[in-house]
Amino acid sequence: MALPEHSPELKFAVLAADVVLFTIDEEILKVRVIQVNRPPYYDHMVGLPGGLLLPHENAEESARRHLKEKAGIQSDEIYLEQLYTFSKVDRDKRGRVVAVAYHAFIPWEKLSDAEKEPSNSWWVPVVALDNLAYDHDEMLALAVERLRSRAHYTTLMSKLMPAEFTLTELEKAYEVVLAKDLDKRNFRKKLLKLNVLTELPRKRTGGKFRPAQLYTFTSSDVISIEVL
Amino acid sequence: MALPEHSPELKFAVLAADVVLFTIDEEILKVRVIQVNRPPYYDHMVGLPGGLLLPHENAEESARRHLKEKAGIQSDEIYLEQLYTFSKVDRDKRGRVVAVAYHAFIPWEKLSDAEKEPSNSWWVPVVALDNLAYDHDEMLALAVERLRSRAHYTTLMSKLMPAEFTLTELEKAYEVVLAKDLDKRNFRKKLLKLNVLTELPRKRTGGKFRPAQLYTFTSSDVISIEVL
DNA sequence: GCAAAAGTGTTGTTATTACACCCATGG
DNA sequence: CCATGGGTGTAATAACAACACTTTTGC
Repeated sequence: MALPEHSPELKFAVLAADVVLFTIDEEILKVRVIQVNRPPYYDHMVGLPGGLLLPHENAEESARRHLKEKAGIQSDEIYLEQLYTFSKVDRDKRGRVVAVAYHAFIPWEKLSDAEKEPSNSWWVPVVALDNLAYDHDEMLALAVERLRSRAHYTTLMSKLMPAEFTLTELEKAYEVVLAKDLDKRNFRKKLLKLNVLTELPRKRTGGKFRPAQLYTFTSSDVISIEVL
Repeated sequence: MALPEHSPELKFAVLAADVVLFTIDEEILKVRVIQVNRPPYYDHMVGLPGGLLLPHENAEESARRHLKEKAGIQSDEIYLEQLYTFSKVDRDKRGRVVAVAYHAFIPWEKLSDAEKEPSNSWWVPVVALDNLAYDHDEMLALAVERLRSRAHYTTLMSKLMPAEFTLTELEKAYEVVLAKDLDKRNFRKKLLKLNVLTELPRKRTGGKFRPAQLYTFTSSDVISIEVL
């Protein structure tokens, strides 16, 4: 593969990294979007954060940098998974751009105040998004689909949860992502049997009602749940 | 995302498409490999088929072209799925190459005689492969893992089967891919209940023994099997 | 003592596993 | 008639779905 020397005419494309960054706030699945003020989208166009790779960067590093520079997300604790590479010839009207798309996850509780407040970039409920710039509608749809699918058979949800949470909070997060109600008793039985949660020696107090047992994910890795 | 004008210095990388093409022959999972005679691998190095994108191609088109040109696989019936994009800065010693990897599938029966016989390119059992050029060991490992995983919850195996097959043949194919024995009765019960197979009005005769019922996959699409 | 969320078990149904024998055919 | 692969059923176990009441707390 690849020619011995890369003749300039083979460097016809630029590489970009785009990110679909998810969080859950107020029991709503939200995505970070930015203003796109570039040809052919002058103003009032909304898109996903992303941008070109620099020569010393790999795609994931570039995705992280653009999250910081364009989406104002300074946290280094963003969890990223590669989603898909979009290489259609005319996906960007301005020239050939091949985009490596990532989906990314951050618990709302880990965001700074500045990262929660809107500025050049802001959080929007997934259901409220369409008519994004470029092919970002397609990216978003793929990201949501992949998130749902991976929520079923991995512990990816751990990347949307704070360090400590109650089972009810975890259930609500699953319900938000899967967009359907779950049965409280069956949910608890199943999650506890999976052996991925550790019971903490404390409860969430200060609420008006009965204190709830706190849990944490035992491993910080996203692991596959054995289905077969 | 992306600058209004793509300055030449941002076109620092070339794009490649690499393919892990699988087939099953003699109850062995095999992959198509080629000779790599490029710096720094002069001769005797084996790698996966692939190569650079041309300006008018998207990544999948390029993958198909390189399969034809370098791997001698003329068939247009190759089924391709995007696997992963490798963008590490130094993955190719000769310069910056970002590779979009695909895994691909073709039933042995659909190959022409020329495509079965070795020439510049040939079929090798997966288990016999290591020390491939570039980062192709990693690509292959990822492709095998993805194939196994998708064999569990999709009908991807249909892309490794001929148009008509017996249940024993299908079971053997699963056993080869999953690298474990399956129970004949349970396998049949499960697959028939999934409702993805159509019983054909004929049997495989000409064998020495009792003729076996022939089936086909009802849909040519690879569909997800409902697990949850 | 009441409002609200936390927590807990049982039952019916469905899927999964393990396992062994008869059938149809060609030679 | 025999060798070989084709084809089938049952019972025990495990997973899943549906469903309602008691407990603990703050006020």
